[in-house]
Amino acid sequence: MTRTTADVTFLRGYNQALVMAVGRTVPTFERSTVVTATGLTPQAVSKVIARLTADGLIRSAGVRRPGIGKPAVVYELVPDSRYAIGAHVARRTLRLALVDLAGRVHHSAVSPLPRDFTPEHLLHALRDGIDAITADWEPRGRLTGVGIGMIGPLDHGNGLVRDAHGLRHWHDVPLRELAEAHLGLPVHLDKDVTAGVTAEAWRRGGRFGDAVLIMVESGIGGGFWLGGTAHRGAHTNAGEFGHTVVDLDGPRCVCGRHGCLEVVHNRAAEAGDIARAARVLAVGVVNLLQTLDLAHVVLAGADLLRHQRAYLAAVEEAVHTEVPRADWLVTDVALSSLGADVIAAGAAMQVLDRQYGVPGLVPRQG
Amino acid sequence: MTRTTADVTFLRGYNQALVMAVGRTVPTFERSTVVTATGLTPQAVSKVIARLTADGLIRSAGVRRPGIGKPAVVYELVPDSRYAIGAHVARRTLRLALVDLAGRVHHSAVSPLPRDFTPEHLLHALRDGIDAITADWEPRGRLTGVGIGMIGPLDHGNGLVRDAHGLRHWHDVPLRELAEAHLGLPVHLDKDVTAGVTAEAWRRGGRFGDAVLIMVESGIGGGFWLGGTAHRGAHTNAGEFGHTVVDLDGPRCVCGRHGCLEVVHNRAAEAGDIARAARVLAVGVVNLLQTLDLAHVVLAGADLLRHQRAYLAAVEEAVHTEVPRADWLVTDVALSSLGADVIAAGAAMQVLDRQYGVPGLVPRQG
DNA sequence: AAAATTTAGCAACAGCGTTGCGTAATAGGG
DNA sequence: CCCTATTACGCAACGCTGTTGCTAAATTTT
Repeated sequence: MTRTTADVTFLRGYNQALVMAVGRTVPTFERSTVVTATGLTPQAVSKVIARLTADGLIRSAGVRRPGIGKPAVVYELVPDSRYAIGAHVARRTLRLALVDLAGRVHHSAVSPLPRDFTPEHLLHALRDGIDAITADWEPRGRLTGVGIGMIGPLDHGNGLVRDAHGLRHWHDVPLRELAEAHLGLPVHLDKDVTAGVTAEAWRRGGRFGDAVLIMVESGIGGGFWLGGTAHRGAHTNAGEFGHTVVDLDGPRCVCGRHGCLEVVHNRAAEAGDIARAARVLAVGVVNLLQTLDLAHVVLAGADLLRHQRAYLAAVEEAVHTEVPRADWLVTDVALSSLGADVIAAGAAMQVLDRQYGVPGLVPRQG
Repeated sequence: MTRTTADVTFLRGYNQALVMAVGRTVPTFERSTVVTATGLTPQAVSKVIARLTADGLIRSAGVRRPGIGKPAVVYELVPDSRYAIGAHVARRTLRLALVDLAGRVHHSAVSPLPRDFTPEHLLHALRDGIDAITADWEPRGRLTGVGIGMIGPLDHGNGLVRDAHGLRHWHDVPLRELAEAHLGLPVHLDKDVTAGVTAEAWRRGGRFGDAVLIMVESGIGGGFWLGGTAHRGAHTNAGEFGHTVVDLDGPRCVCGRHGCLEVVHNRAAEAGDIARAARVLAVGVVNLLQTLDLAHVVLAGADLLRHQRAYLAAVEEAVHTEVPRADWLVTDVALSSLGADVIAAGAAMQVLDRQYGVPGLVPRQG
C-alpha cells in the first residue's frame, strides 16, 4: 500500500517488511542475520520478530550453536500462513495460480474463455476457478486477495480496463470494483507483464535490482522493475516494447508506424526463421539495456518458451557482445523461473506485496 | 540522502521535505494549502512549519483575510537561505551555476578546459570558478555543496569516474573524494543527463511525473526521472539512448552496432538535413514513450538548441500522431526551461535535493 | 569452578504524528 | 454594542516507534 505521508505506522510496516523480505529469500535466519541484512538495531529486530511471531508469519525453528556463547534462535517464514490467488487473463484463456507467502505456486489451472468474452464471462470464470481451488483447500482467512494480470491499456490506480487490445466489450470496465463485489475479496488489477516481473522480484527479495521481463505471446511486451518497485509509467501504459521502431524502413505495423520490433520479429517467426526472430528480439533487449541499464533480463511468454533455447542463446549472445564490454557492466539473462505460470503467479504476488512487501511512499500528486 | 531503515528521524525529514516541496513550487502558501497538498494533519503541519521557520528555511509573509474568521498566516520559502553550486563538465568547457533553494540560477559562467584535461586541471578550474563566484557574494555557511554533472561511464554511488568517453586521464578517478578534499565542501557526482532531468523535476516539485530529458550535444543521451527519483540503472549507466538501434541495416556506429539512433541522426545533421535529423530523434523519443509511458519530454543540449524550433516541432508532431491516440494518454513536450545551464543547474539541485528534497528509502542490497 | 563470549530482552527514554480541546481573531446580525 | 458563527492555530496528553543502557541467560574455554 502506498501512502503520501509518513507516520509511525509506516515505520512499523516498513521495518517489518524488511524482515519479511529476508525471511522470504533465505530458508532460515536468525536475529543477527537480520541485523546485518537490514541495518536495524538488534533491539528493533527483537521487537519486530516478536510481532511477526505473534501474527503467525514467522516461527522459530530450533537453535544454532555458535562456537561459543549462548545459542542463537533460528527463525523461518511460515509459508502457508498467507495465500493469494492470481489470474492471468489472456485472449482465449484464464489461468489461475494459488501462491503462498514464500512465492511458491501450490496449484495452477487453465480454463478456456469464450471468444470475445464479456466482463460477466470473466467474473463467472474467476468465481468458478476460485471455488475449484478452495474446494479441496480451506483458506480459513489466510486468503489475502486476488490479483488480475491482463493486457492493456488499463488504469492500475483506478482498477479500470480502458480498452483491452483485441477484445470488444472491454471499454472502461471498472473491473477491480466488479471483481471485489463478485468475489468478496480485495482485488489488484495490473498489466500482465508488470505482474510477471513482480513475480521474479518477489521471489528474489531485496537482492533483485532493476529488471525487465520480456514476454512474447501474441505480441511483445516488457514489464519493468525499477528502483525496487514496478514501473508502470504515467498512465499505466509502460511496456509497449513491441512497438518500438528498430527498422526505420521496415514493414508497416498495426500501430501505424514502420519497422516496429513486433512486426519485424513476427515476420521472421512466421517464416519459420526463429533464429532471426530471436536476434531481432535481442536487438530490442540491448536497446533496453543501453537506455535503462538493467541488472536482470527475464524471458517469458508462450511463443518464446516454445523455442526457449534459441531465444535464450540469442539474447545472451547479444547482451554479452553488443553492450560495450566492461567488467563492472554485468546483466544476467534467464528464462522465467515460473514458466507459463509467471503472470498468474505474479498477479498473486502483487497482492501479497501490497500487504507484506516493502511499502513505498508516493507523495500526493498536485 | 537515502537510508535503509526507517526511524523517527526519517519521519521528520520526510514530512518536512513534503512541506518544502510545496514551498518551492508556489509563490506563497498557508497552513491549509499544505494540509490539502500533503495529506498531513493540521497539527503536524504546524509543528513542521515551526521547525522550518526556526531553521530559516521559510518565513511568514503577512496574512490572508478569508471572508470570515481569523486571518491565516501566509508563508513563503526563503530562497536565499541555502545555495548550491553546480558544475557541468563537458569535453572542452566547464560551466558553473549558482542556484538557490527555489531552483533559481543566480549566476552562471563558462570557462574553457584544456584539450585532454586531467583531474588536476579540473580541480583547479573548479576551485577558480567557485572562488570567482564567492568573490562578490558571501556564502556565510549557506553553501550546501557542489554538484558535478559529467559524461560517463561513472559510478554515482562511489563517486568514481570510470572511463569518461573520449578523455584520456580519466580511468577510475575517485572524483568525489578528490573534489571534497580540494574544495572543502560536500560533492555529488552524477551523469550530465541525470543532473539535467533533476533540474526540471526540482523546479516543478511534486507535480512532476515520469520524464526524460533528451540531450543532443556531441552525442545523444537521455536522463530519466521515474517514480519521483532519478533513474540511474544498475551501474549508473542508464541513458545511453543514442546507442539504441533504430535501423537494423543502418551504418555502423562507433559502439560497434549498426543503425544506432546517434549515427543515423548525426549523418542527417552533418548533411545539413536538420528536419530529417529531428524526425529520427523523434522516432527514438516515441520509442521511449512506448516503453516507459512518460508524462514529460524535455529537450536540451547545444546541438539541439541551435535548431530548437525544428526539433521541438518534429518531436511534438511525432508524440501527437505516432503514439496511439487516446484522450487519457497525454505527454507534454518542451524545451528545457534553463537552456544551456540545465546540466550545471541540475547538478546544483541534486545537492539541494539530497539535503532538502523528499528522501527515498532504499533497502540495503544483499 | 571461574572467566569469557554471545544472545536476547526488560526498562527508561526521546521524538514522531494524532487527538481533544481551548483560545485568538475576525465578520455579520441583532 | 454585544453576541454568535466561523476560521485559524497551538497546548497538552497520548500511543507508538526505534534507541540506549543495562541485566540475565546459556554456552565454551581456561
